[in-house]
Parts: sequence; structure tokens; C-alpha cells
Amino acid sequence: MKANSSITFCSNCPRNHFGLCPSIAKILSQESEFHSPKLVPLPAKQYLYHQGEQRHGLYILREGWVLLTTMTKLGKRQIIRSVLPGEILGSQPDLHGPALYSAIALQNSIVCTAPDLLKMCTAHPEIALKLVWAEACETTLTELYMTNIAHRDAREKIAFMILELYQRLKFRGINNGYIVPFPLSQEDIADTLGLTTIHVNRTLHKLRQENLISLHKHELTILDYEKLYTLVGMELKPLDTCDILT
Amino acid sequence: MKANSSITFCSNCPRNHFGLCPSIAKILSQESEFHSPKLVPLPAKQYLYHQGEQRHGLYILREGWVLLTTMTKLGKRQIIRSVLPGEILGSQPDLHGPALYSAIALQNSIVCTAPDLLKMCTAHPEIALKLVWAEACETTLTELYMTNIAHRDAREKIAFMILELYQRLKFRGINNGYIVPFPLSQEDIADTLGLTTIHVNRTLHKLRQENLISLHKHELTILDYEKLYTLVGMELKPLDTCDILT
DNA sequence: CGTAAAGTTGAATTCTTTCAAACACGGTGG
DNA sequence: CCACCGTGTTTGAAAGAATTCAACTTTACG
Repeated sequence: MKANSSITFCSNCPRNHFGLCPSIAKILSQESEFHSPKLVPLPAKQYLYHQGEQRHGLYILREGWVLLTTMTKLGKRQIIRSVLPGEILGSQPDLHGPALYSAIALQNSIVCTAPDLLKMCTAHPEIALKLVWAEACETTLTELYMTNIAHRDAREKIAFMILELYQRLKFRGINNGYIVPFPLSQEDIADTLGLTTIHVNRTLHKLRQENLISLHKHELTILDYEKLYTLVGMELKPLDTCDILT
Repeated sequence: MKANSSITFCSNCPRNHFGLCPSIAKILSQESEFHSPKLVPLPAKQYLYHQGEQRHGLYILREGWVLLTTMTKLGKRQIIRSVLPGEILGSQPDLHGPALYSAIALQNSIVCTAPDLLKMCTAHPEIALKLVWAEACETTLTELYMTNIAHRDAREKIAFMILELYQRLKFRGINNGYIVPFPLSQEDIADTLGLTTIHVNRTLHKLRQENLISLHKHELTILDYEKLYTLVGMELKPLDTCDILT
């Protein structure tokens, strides 16, 4: 019964080919020990949880776009990461401690409450390994952003961010050729890269003038992938590696 | 036999109270299935492995100081992280693929070849959970650095880095009061934070003039912890959380 | 339609880099 | 023992990048 509903649940999910989901789905279809995941709708601009709040397990983003944010002591907002459909939400060293970051939806989104993954680990080592792998991917992605924030000028930073998001979306099939949804505001870009809104604006203007990208109404088009890729350099490689492993 | 040698091995290790080591030691003392770890000396300025090389499992740093580095397309070196004694070395999404970064010793160091942790995971879920936790700590630390590189000026960046390293060393008992070893050159600091050597020099000069720190001959002294902490802000909290969990 | 939020532009200031040149120190070989 | 060399550190001056402040335009949305 439970098992059957689980089958139905995951087999209808558009994300059931990525990351942790296939492994979870397989286990849920075979065992009734674990609760079936639950869907939680998360309207745009609404927080899933706030920094400092007690945490309750992990989520997987099913639809939409979620930002992890934190405030620096100077009152500036740092966006830690954009969480895209299929990715884990809420992982941190102390899983049951206060949330390190806030999680806010940019679009109307749907999150999926993952089963108790840590419990699942004891019976199913493959889940543990997948979790280790997923964490390692998060680390690598953050290291990429750190590198690109550290040693580059504004133009390269923004080009990198756009290309990275494009690749991650495309990998998940959330693209229409070179067109991808792009719900981030210029302020969101600024808070991700550590720039000012004004400087982001000027730099985007240049990128548009150079016919590298087009961006309005939250729709991004990569007009010249080759030039953009050259501008950004080879730094995207590790991501390919991540993705191939999925 | 093997089991006994393992007991001797880990029980003599100065790092056997931190991170993964206690769990590994316990398992090695009970089972002869896994090989005892091996010590590999790593002289100063020598690479443990180079970016792009094929990887062979994980290491744990036993003594010394190792840097993970990568080169950007502009020929600039980015230091991803300082690896301190007790920490894992070589973790990445594709464990058997080419190394994402180079690992180089700053001092004469000793690394410890970990047993096949992934294999261990299947029989011992607690290792898997520890691995997930260790990965999450790495992610959090990287996110901290990213945040501090993004939204701060040079003075704050350097103050943050110094305080972060001090805390991490102190947690491992590698300190003498407010004095810690500090084998990083000014160029290393620059390559960690994305600044120029020259600007690091000027900024360090100011921090010394303000009597916040003292730094010569690779020995760092925190002269005014309170002021430094105030300057850096509350951003260090997550690290405490990491450490408490160990 | 009106208001709030997001985007755009200009000019002045601040921070960081770049270029150029010394200086200090440790180690090496004569 | 000292001269020499290389690495790492220090300092100055000019150029470049990003921020700040201020004002204005456009877009989104009830």
C-alpha cells in the first residue's frame, strides 16, 4: 500500500532521473518501512525556513527556484547558492541544529520532503554513498564560485555565473535551446557575486551590447556560447564531471 | 595480527580524537578485513598529487600543512583551502577521476592513507554518516570563505582568514595560547583571498600597526582577539558548530 | 491608475591593481 | 668567512576598477 503509493509518487516525478532520486525511488518501491515523500508547495517570495530556525530533515526541490541566503554583519545579503530542481535543500553539518542559511523561493516552487535519509543510510549504503557524492558536488560548486569571485573582474564574474546556471539548467532539461528561465534580479546577481546592483547593471549592459546574451522578463538567452565560454575559460569543467556522475 | 597493528597504529596518533579518525580506529581495532593505514612522509614544497592526475583514494593529514591549489585560465593561482592536521585530503565528486586540485605541502608533513572508506561504508553506516558530515563541514567552510571574499574589503578579508585559521588550529590543539604556526607566505594569503601580494603586504602592515596581530618568521600571534573578532563579525559561528559535532 | 520595486545613468570618491624599484633574509659556493 | 643569488617582503606613484550618492526611468502588480 505504502509501497504502491510510493511507486506512483516518484514515478510521476519529472526529477526522478537525477541525483538522489533514482536511488530513493528504488528503495521506496521495494520497502514499506519508509514514508512516502510529501509535496510542499512554496509560493514565490516565501521562505521555506529562516537562518537560525531549528531544522527538520532534508528536502529535494521538485519545481521552481530557491535561493540560500545569509546576512553579513554589515547588513549585506550574501546568496550562497541557487538551488535548482532535483537538488538537495537543507544539508548542513548539524542537520538538527539551527539553519545556517535562509531558503527563499524565487518562483512558485514545490519541495519534496525526503524520507529520513540518515536512517536510510544504515540499511542502504548506496544512499550513503550518493549523499557523500551529493555533498562533494556542493563543495565543488562552491569552490568554483569562490574561485570565480576571488580572481576575476565583474564582467567575467557575471559571465561565469550566467554560464554556470545555464549549464546546470540545461543538464536538467530546463531549457529551450539557448533560452533558459532566469528569475534572478540584478540585485540577486549582485548579492551572489559580491558586487553592487549598479555595477551589475552596467556590466550586463556591456554583455548585451557585445551580443553575448539577451536578458529580459526573466528570460535569458545565450547569444554567443563560444565567446562566453572563452571569456569564462575552462573553469567550468568540474561541473561537467559532477553531472556525468549523476 | 593486522588488527593488533592497527590498534597500535591509530592509538599512537596525535589526531585520533578528531573527525573521522575515532570511528576508523574503532573499526580497525575490531576487524582484520581492512588494511591498516600507511604513513606517507611529504617534504615541504612537494606535491602529494597534481591537478589532473588520476586519484587513488583519500588521505588524512597527520602532521604539517597542505594547500589545495588550482590555476585559473589567466595563470593566476587560487588556493582552495588550507588542509590542517586531522582533516581529509582528496575528497571530490569523482573519487577515481582526475584530481580537481593540486595538493602541496607547505611544511614537512605526514599524510595517512585512509583505508578504503567507501568500502567501509557498506559494512559500517556510521562511517558513511561521518563522511557525509565531513563533506558538509567542507562545504560550510568553503561557503564561509566565499562569503568573506565576496562582500568585504582587504582588511576584513585578511582578518577573517587569520581568525579562521587560528580557530581551526586551536581546536586541534596546534597553538600555544594566542601563538600559532603560520607557514603561509604573503603570496599564499593573496592567492587564497584573490588579492595582490602588494596589497596584502600593505594591509598586514596596517593590522600590525593597529596592534591586532604580530607575524614574523611564520609565527602568528593574535594580539587583540576581541578587536579582531569584532572586525570580522559573527561570520565564524558556523565553524564552532562544525567543531562541536566532531 | 497609482504605487512600489526594479532597472538605468552620471559624476565623484574610494579601493585595489599595476609597474618599478629597493630591501632583507637564508642558503650556496668560492 | 664573505660575496652572491633567489625568494619573499616593503615602499612609492599612477592607472584602473568598483563603489557611493543622487536622480531619473521603466516595469510589475494590486
